[in-house]
Amino acid sequence: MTSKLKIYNTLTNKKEDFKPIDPTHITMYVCGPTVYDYAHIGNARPVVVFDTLARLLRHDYGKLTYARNITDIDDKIIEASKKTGDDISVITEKFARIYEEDMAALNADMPNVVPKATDYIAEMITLIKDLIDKGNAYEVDGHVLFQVSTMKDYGELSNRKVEDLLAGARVEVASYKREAPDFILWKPSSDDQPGWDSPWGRGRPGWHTECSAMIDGIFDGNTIDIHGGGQDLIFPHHENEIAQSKCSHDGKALANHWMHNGYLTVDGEKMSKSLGNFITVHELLEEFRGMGEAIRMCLLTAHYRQPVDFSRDGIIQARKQLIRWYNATKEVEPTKPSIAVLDALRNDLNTPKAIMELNQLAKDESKKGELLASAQLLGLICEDHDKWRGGASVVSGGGTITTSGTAEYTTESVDKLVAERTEAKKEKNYSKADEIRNDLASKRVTLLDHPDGTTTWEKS
RNA sequence: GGUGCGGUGGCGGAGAGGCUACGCAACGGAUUGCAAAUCCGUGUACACCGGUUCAAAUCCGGUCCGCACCUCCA
Repeated sequence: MTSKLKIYNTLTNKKEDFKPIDPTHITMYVCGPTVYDYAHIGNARPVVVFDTLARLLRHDYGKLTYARNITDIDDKIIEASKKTGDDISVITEKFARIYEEDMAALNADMPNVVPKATDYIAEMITLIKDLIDKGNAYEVDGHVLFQVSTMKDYGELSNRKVEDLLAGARVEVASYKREAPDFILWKPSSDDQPGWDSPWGRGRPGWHTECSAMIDGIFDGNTIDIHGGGQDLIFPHHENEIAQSKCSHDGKALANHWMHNGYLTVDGEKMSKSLGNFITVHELLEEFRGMGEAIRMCLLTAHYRQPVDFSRDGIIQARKQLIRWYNATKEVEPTKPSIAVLDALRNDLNTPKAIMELNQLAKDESKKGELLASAQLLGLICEDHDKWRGGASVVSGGGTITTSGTAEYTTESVDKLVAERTEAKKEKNYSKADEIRNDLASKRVTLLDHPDGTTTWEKS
């Protein structure tokens, strides 16, 4: 299948035609999580963005191998293990599982391959040996470092010059480094730290090593079409991956197209663990139960390279739009995605434009099938329509409804009031019916009357 | 200091020389016992100053402001 997909390439800072290496089989690798804690909503952005791209690539080209790694060996994990007393593997397995569940709730499909760093230690050791043999890396006291100045085109991704890096070191340079920008490929582990035997003693890999080794292993040493991740990975992570892979492969490119998503911000500032201004996907899914799709949509309302300022209002807005589309596509069978939506997505994944086109389709009674198929290409309108109809969705869980600053209502007491109101309506006692409606409205419970005389309700 | 991304109506957010998206909110109307949903209709915009052009939100120059990376971070 032909496509006129255009992608902004960080390597050239230009929007370019996407030229697949093999148009019958696209290859993509995206940096995944370090599993030591819950993922925050900012961490979910690349997942949703690249999941959407994966859907488009599968639609346009048929076959895609999409890999997303799990970093399950890292100093942060070691710290977490010290704190909780749990074994490393207990922590990594737990948070890897939660990550997958949370991302699934955002309608993000599992990638085809989900490699774990600890399954690729042997490959990493081979890579490091190779880099030492080729003169790009050196060993000092159990550490192995990549010597940046040995690579002439280092800095091509982030537009950095080695001279500047050599001169402008801001951080204190570790004593074992030959030069300031050198980065760790392998580091020694103490007895209480996890480690693997290597030619340089017992130790563990540096952060960047795994991606190069895994891409090598999964894609047989071939250049891949797309490598993606968040903007903060451009330097040093992706720059260093390029350095490792290119030097090991005699200058062959690691990936042709480098894509980086913008940040999710809070009050205009990047959401990050260190700033403490984060909210986890897990919490958000608790708060907006069953609304994973609205959270997904919220992340797609801005172009992937632009910042998205997180707000609960954004999720509520997205939810309203989704409800409209759900209502419009009841009993509708998906046909084919509309050309307008496809064109928007093929233009550097312009999801806001695509959403606009969905709204256009929603206005046309004859295009409901296209609307459904197009929305599903974006990973939206994928759920049971009944779940989204009316408002039944929000409260289906039951239990206590906490309303800010007012009395608490339970699903039972609301149901009882609704039944009372239904009686009142039958008796044409509308003043009483309205009283109940207003009372519940003040508790942010909205009643919905249906043509058949029944009433459902939702928490707003 | 270097590198990159921005500043669009009340809000979110596309567009990138002429046709001034779209959504949310607001307002008016139809409909509804009242609401909700739906339908019809209305308004307000391109940070600032110059320049190029018949025509600039869009191109060029400058100014101001914001964010990010340069250290672990999606």
